[in-house]
Amino acid sequence: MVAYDVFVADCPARTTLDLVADTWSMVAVVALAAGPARYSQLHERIGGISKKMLTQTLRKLEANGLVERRALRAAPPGSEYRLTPLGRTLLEPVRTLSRWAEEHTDELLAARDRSAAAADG
Amino acid sequence: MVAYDVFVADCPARTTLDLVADTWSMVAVVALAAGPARYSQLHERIGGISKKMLTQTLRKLEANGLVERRALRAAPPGSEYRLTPLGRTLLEPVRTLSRWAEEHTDELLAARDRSAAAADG
DNA sequence: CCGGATCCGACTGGATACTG
DNA sequence: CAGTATCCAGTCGGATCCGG
Repeated sequence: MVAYDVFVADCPARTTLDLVADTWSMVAVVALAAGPARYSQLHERIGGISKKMLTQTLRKLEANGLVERRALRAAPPGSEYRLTPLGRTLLEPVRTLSRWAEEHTDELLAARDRSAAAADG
Repeated sequence: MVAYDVFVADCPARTTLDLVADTWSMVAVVALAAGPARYSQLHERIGGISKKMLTQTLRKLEANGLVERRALRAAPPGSEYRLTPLGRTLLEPVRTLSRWAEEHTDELLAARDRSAAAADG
């Protein structure tokens, strides 16, 4: 009897984890946390993302019901993206992860340095 | 004044997120949650991972101080991997994410179906 | 035999140019 | 402004080979 089944390939957690376990999905969700945003705004806010990946990430999130897209007809015309209610539920786990990242940055960088030093020496 | 800085490319959260935001890191961490394990055990438990990616993932986690490797000399010889204290602190956010995944699988699959149907029709 | 490095094909992601 | 098409480099991942 194991405590965790996450390592079974077809379990819900693994299937769903694939949705957010990529470079951009969580960042995009956070970028939309503050409210609806245009494509170009997202592209600006998410530093380092290419247009291709932004489009691809948004489409994926949209296909999974986390993000909603709507066309803007008023000037200036364009598209607007926003989190769905389901998408907003993802904010909590993402924030937990972000908080962890911030709290342990020092230790992670220290370990990385140690490792790099060992590789050099 | 923004509530989240995660979308800034060089913020701690983004830097650290890159560490776990891949297909296997979190799964590997969970696979190690129950306790130390051999390479071959991990390879078995984590369904679908190749040996190459397993090695690569473990090395990355090790380089960042989340996982510790030790050689086993007794029969059968081999390697054993375990979470470091720092690695164990990652379990909480990962579990939060897993829980979210399990709780919202239905909605996600429903959205996916809807999207697929729209693509067909 | 277990752990892991290497080789090579397939796919992914980025930059740029182009379209609606 | 919001993407799409194309090209190219880097990564993924299976098969295979090597060391203890």
